[in-house]
Amino acid sequence: MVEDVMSEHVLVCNIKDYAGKSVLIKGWVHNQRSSGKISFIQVRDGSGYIQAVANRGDLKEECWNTINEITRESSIMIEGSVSEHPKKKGVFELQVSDVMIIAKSEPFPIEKKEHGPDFLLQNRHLWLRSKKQWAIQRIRNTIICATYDFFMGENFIKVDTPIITASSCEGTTTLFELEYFDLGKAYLSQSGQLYLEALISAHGKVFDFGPVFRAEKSKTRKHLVEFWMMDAEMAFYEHEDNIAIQERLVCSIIRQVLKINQKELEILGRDISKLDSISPPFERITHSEAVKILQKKGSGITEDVDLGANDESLLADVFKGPLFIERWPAKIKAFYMKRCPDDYNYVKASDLMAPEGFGELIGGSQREDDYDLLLSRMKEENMPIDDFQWYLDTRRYGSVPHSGFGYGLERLVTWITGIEHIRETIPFPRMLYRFYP
RNA sequence: UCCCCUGUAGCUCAGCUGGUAGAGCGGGUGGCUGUUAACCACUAGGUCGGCAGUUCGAGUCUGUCCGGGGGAGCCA
Repeated sequence: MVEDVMSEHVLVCNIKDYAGKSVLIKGWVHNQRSSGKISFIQVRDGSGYIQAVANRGDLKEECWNTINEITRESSIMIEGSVSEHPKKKGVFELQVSDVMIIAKSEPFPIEKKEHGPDFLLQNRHLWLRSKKQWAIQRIRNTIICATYDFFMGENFIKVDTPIITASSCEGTTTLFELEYFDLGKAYLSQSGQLYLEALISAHGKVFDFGPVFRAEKSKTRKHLVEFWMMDAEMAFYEHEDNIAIQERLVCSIIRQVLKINQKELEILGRDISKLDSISPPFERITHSEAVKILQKKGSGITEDVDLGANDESLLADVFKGPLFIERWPAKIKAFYMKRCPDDYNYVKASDLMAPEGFGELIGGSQREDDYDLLLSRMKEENMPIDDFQWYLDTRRYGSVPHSGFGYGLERLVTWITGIEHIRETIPFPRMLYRFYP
């Protein structure tokens, strides 16, 4: 039996190093095809997929009988020698010498064909095992690691901001509310940005990466109720520095994914040329230029109005690569953004629009570093000043010019993987009408 | 919150102008030596989302409730 054999347990991703040798694979049965005398078992071990080939003539009868008991998604151990696929160069498979079923699977709900979204989401915990979902999570992981690597290389430190907060940092969006002992209402964070602004005075350049929550009743392919956001904040960075570092980060992430996840991108059928062609500098237009372009294209957008979903796709027709939209009307942007010195009606903010009409990827701005201007903006917005004394302190004790930006991880994953809906980018999506499983 | 679509076997769906249900996949059984959602044969499996109404008769028409999807707005 398999457990008596001394073959080394190896991961499928390393299989090519074992050509000609006998190895042990532990994993799950992805699919099986068999005839009377030969059986092909596709096995998944988490690190990759491999096909095991069992010839009846080469095996003990007991082992052949075991193979015929296998069901999809059963957990198994297979011992066999690694050989190249007779028809596919560079693809390795396993010539089975022994098989042991660890646990036989009941008929697996997710079948080898298309399913509807309701069924798949209801079975999300099982759906995650499928090839496409596997590829998406691998790419998500690369994006996370690439982000950490990038910031470490730029002398940032990673800090953690609170998830439970006393009040909103942007006020405009709806927050999840909870009772906080005897202190009254608390809220789930929708961004760690304000806390990062306090931390730059200790560390210069910082970023956070954590879950944020929006209690908006959004019901689109671009929204989740719970998602992972990266915020970066940099002391002594002005608007232009802010733009430049965003370009470097995006390109660095893309390069890593292209390097590490070729197999995954292929599984997803992603057009790699669309990613490969991305390089700095990105194109840049002001909000009012965008408005003019959009009006010519038939959009009903006007000055001092944010872009609608249709506007985003119209712009993607004109600009093929990532696009920065700068110099936003102050009245439609957050209170903490720094005014343009030549016209106080505009702020030094930028939104980075993803190519292919996917929409906003990154939002960033230079921050207002003047105490009085910041305070007056907060009063205009009717913010509870007492709750934000700590934030105002950042401008009282050695304020510096600074900038920051943030991306929504799942949006980045959606764009890079080229998938249709954001819900597939997070293992267990929380949506308006669904939080199971 | 608003607009549109949808709910039939475990899953994906078909079911024309109303006459008490079908296919493919999956399951089971048998066959097949290189398969790629393998294939072939046989087989089991359904209070047609709930309730009410029209009708001799409703999966099919009407109302209502519930579930789901897509989009808008809001935003990342």
